[in-house]
Amino acid sequence: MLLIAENLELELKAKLFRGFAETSRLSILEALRAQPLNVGELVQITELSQSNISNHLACLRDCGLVTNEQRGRYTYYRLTDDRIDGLLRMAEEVLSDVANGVYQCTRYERPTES
Amino acid sequence: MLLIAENLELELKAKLFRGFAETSRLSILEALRAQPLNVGELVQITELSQSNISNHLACLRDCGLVTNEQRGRYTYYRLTDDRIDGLLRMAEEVLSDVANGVYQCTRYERPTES
DNA sequence: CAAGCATATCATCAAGTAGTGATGTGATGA
DNA sequence: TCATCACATCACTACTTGATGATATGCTTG
Repeated sequence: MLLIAENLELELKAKLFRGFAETSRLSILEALRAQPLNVGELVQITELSQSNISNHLACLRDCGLVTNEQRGRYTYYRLTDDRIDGLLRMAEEVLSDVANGVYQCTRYERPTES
Repeated sequence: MLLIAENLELELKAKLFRGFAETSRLSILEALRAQPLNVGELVQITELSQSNISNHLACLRDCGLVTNEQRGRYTYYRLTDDRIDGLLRMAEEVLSDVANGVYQCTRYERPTES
């Protein structure tokens, strides 16, 4: 049985996508597409709190989507791989076709709207 | 200000990725990569409950990742776009490089392990 | 039209997780 | 070495959401 290996691969893939699947993390990744940035710069650009960013960065770092490099007191982050940019780009392509459908997906969006 | 439009785009993209970001939905999508399937077949393949699958399919359908077609009493589902397969394929590529990092990301995985 | 099958919907519960504020840590420079 | 800056970590809260079981809907065949 390959079930264990298959489940592992499935979980890895889901985990990879989970890195992109939330607006805060996604805005961090989008900011890093252009250039490496330190945490303070990310705070400015994304307008998220420092601890919030730091928490997300820890996850993204652990998941291998970003890597960090110390420069003095600053920690610079960048995307680990060009293909991460490629995934974002391809998502945009799909969105340009499917946007209407995604836009109308309110299932997990406005649960208590009357 | 383009903030509203940017936020909308960001949310759309996050929502798109959210479709892939969970093992149950991902296993549904993986099953559909090969061929269109009805719900019963998906239940057999994924070993998830019928209502669980149906809930996820509703989300995937609303989000435009899958489309459905009635054939008699059966409802067949398929991926809406070849690029969805492309996204999955590219994710596999990234994983082949980043797998170690993703594998070690235990942040949201085993919170109460001693 | 009645019975049965395939699927959808809904309420509910439990687990996961994003955000916050407080605090810890390590580097820098006066 | 002490104050400060940049960032990380942690505990906690509130909200989100995946899974389940029960029920509803809709098609098909006898």
